[in-house]
Amino acid sequence: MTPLTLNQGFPLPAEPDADRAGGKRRDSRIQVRNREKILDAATEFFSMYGYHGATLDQIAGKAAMSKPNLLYYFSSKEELYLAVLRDILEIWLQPLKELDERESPEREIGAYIDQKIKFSQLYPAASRVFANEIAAGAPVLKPVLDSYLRDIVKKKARVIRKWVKRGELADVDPYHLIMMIWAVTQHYADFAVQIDSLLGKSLDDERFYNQTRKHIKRILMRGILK
Amino acid sequence: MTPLTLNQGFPLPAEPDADRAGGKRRDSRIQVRNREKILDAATEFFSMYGYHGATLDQIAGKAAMSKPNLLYYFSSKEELYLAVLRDILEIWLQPLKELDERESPEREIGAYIDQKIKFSQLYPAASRVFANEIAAGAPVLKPVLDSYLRDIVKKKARVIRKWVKRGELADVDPYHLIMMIWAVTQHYADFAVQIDSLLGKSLDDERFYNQTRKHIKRILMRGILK
DNA sequence: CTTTAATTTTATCCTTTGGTAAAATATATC
DNA sequence: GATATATTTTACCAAAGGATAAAATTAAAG
Repeated sequence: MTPLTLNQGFPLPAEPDADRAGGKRRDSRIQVRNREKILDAATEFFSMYGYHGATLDQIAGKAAMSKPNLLYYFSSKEELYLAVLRDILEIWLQPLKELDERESPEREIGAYIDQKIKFSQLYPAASRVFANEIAAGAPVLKPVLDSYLRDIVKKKARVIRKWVKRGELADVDPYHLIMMIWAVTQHYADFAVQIDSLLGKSLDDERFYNQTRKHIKRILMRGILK
Repeated sequence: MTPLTLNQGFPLPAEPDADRAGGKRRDSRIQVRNREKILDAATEFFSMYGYHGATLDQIAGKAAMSKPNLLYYFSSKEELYLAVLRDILEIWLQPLKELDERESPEREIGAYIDQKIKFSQLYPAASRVFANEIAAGAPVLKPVLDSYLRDIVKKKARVIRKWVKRGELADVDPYHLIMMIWAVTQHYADFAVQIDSLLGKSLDDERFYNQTRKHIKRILMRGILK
């Protein structure tokens, strides 16, 4: 069966360390380390082969353990996938939350672009997993997009509109602007292979990273500042 | 086994109706119609579930035939996937080829953006299959990116540079500019679900389509024109 | 009509893979 | 060091899914 079906109760944001109450102590040293190893390996393989293409054997192998051992930490493939997405979404959204209307749009949007492109540099695989999930129709993340993301973006759209009203920004649609920034910055992670084919460069190359960052900022800023 | 391995000899561009010479007549009416039905169905499922997630049963079902019957037209899943990608790449690249240095950058780049966003409107599923393939590391398309695409983009980068030298365009890096256009226009196809979550709109909505088109053009053009 | 070639179906195979059971080993606690 | 708990391994299962064989059907040609 192909479609994913779990996605009930995606307790975002970030499900704090809550549950510890239940009596059982999570997170022995080894617990934490193994979960992390698994999540890293999973991110890598999900990004390369997609949810269905990645196998638990691969992931377990990369995390240096057996498949049943992996299943001891995450009771199903879908749960693992969900955990990966949860992690990604958290860091993916963080920068947006920081847009502050009290500062200038130049500074704030500039910083936002910086953070997004940094994310593409630091977590390209995570970015691709996320992109994949969305492109696939967000079978798991849909509810989160419809609630959590929606609210945050709405809030930040208001900030941008305020800048426009204050005359500090050209008359741009806040939503399109945000999506443009997402599109451009993520592109460098999601389409890294294409870029490598064309330029032989990647964001790992610090020179290229900075050139890219500045270039994006220059064009976008010119496009939206008064 | 997860990795794709075919991709030997991807006879691009578009392998014309050549082979007919071999004596056997391809393309009885029914042949053509069925191949098309299969390709359409395949595009849909590959876009939703990725290469590994899509099943031949699903695709065959949607194309109203049995799996072995599908295999009669495309002798393996991988061959089918390749055929899908071949179709996509053709229409994906076409607009870029048309950039003409004898015209003004405003007109040409404007037209290019128009065509790309039109592609996102007309073939969102195809766009996602393509995005997926690239994000996955282009296991099949890599050789094409390294040759065919590379050459075309190089040629068009020269065109853009010419505009810059003529002073008709700000001093932008041609490659980054092209990628920015790709990123932004494709985003509306690849992340359609996200957009729908945020705005309740899609490019199918002609009003939204035009608003998007104009908005993208406005910001980008402002960003790059002198 | 026959005969030949193209198309479709039915039945089947075999590998992969997510998941389970239960035993074995390690770790912690008293 | 004995007991309980946590972790890991080995062996296994059942379902899914890509692919093939061969028979059955349909269409085309003469």
